[in-house]
Amino acid sequence: MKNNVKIIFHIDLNAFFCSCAIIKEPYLKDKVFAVGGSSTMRRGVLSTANYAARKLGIHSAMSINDALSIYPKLVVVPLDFRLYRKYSNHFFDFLKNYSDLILPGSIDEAYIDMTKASEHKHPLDLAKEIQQGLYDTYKLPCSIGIAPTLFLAKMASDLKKPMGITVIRKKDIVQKLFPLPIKEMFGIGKKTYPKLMDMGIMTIGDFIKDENKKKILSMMSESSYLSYVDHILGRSSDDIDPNQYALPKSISNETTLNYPMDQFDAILDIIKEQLDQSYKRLIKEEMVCKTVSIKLKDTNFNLMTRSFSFNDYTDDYEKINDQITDLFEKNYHGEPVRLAGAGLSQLLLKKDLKIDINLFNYQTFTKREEALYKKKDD
DNA sequence: TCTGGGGTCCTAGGACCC
DNA sequence: TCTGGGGTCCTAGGACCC
Repeated sequence: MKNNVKIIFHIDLNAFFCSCAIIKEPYLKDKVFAVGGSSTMRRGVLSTANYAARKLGIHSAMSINDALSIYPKLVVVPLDFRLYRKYSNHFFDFLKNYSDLILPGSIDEAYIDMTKASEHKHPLDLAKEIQQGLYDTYKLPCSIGIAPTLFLAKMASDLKKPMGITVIRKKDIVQKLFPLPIKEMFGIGKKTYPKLMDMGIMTIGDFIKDENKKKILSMMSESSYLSYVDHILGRSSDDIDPNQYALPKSISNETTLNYPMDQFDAILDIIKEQLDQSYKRLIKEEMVCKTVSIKLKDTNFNLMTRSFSFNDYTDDYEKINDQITDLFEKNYHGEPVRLAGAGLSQLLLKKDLKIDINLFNYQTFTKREEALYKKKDD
């Protein structure tokens, strides 16, 4: 039997925003602290908490007020995305010393295909070297998962934090994965996990038991179910495409208002501020868009999105702005709003627009149109 | 204790075309 | 006149992740 098992690392920077905060302000090292909140007041939620705070039950997505009621002396550090971007870039540049096949999972995590590098060095030694290197060079602690697929590597890096290294080979799946609570499974979130628990599916091992298949299929599509099963059994993707997230697929901005607002003009102004930020990014990325959308949340937290697609891709500000206005005018009926946003999607690099001088200007064909024209030529 | 902001991917119905 | 199946795109909403 030929051995074509890949060696995938998942590297997760532990409490990344906290690590960055300490780099900037070393006195935080010995504090119980968290990062988050938004611009004004004590409104908002935590993005992350350091391990001392986590021990007290303080965690990300928790409101600042809640956290302070648990521990009044908690230090809350404001977000600093430029700082995170800077150290995230250091992180990815560092990984490039080991492989070209790197897939960002987010600002603070990466999948990296270490198959080639492992021909010369044991994967465990490589992991230790990367972990120590990131800490010594940038004071960034990380956990590393080593496995034959992306999913298993991701699950593995979660098992030992901070500064852990965990291997999950195929033969380890039953022992290391099956006993885990179902909510630990990547992809199972706060909606699905209680439903599974109600069905008596407590662990990942329960999830793939044949006798539970029918029950699970009553609450999720067969394709979702089958893809989870493949993930668990180590049959999912081991392919790292470094370009997968090289370009954004959508650009959006939104903001939560300081108080609910019901004045048409004031809300529209805010939507346009959000649009302007998204538009700036569109231009910076040298892209064009086909779909524009607005987003409103009412005081009961009900979300509404409305979108419109142009026939052609565009980066014409007036056109985009007019459609955003139109969407708002058609869909706003005077109810108080607590969040407003705008976004652009169906993006394409401007240089990839196909220009057909015979028929249209700046027209990119849909696949169907393309097929049609091909037929005519034949 | 009232709950951020930026994304990705999936689903499902309807329009439309062949 | 009535019937079909396949495919793509649009739109809205939802789950999930960090």
